[in-house]
Amino acid sequence: MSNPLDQVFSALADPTRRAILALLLEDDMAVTDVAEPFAMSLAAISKHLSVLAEAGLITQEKRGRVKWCKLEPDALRTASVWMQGFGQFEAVDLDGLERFLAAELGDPGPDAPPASFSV
Amino acid sequence: MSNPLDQVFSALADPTRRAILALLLEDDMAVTDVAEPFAMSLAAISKHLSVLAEAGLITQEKRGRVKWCKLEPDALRTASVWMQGFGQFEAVDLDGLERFLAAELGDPGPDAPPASFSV
DNA sequence: CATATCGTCAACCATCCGGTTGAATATGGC
DNA sequence: GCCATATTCAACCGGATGGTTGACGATATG
Repeated sequence: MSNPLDQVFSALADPTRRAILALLLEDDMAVTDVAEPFAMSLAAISKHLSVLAEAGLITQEKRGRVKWCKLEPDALRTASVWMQGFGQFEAVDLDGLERFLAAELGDPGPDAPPASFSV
Repeated sequence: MSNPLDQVFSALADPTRRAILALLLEDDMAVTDVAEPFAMSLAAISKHLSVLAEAGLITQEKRGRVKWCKLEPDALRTASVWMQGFGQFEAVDLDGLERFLAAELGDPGPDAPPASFSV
């Protein structure tokens, strides 16, 4: 499964992994803290985090004995662009898209509070 | 796997299924014709089509002995909206988005030739 | 140093997935 | 009625996936 679209979509296909991404939307977190809300073992969460990391959806950095997990939303772009191909329109200018969205939303900037949404 | 996001993302995780969707982007097709370009059995393609139909990404209508497959791009919206939540921005107004894209592309309209893109 | 915490590894298990084959079930045409 | 075509069904197979548990290495802390 080398195709990045394979990796991203199959990473997103699991509700636990989507919930993890939603958690990381609020802040960077240590593996143990990511695992805390879930009713499964730390090892299971660790595996989920590996899947997300291989898909490029998160990065992990070890500082001391703690491994910090950081969301990488840019990894969604390839998949998003692929999906956009199924609308009425053709290619998408993502930079223009962001300008459009920023303008439409009054440009809350990168520190805007994250939206909450279901997994 | 009742969650529609589960179904859509895992349907999209397979390259054969993405290729099928790309085929159907050009036109509605019978099952046999969908299967023709692929180096696998008709039964395998039939299963893939079932997965896509259960995810809502296509609909199938039987006329005579032929079952026609039709792309349903709207099924991508839920997933697309979910993904947009991970950008710098919050909620996305998809109708405004489409107006934006139509304007930016010179409004080729619904009969615009489909973009070709890799699976 | 001793001990607790963080995280992964390895082995195992049940289930799902993507493919095959061969038989079965329509439906259409002569 | 008979044969060809279109599609699915059922059984099977190997490999991936998602979970468990227990042991382990590495890092903090008293």
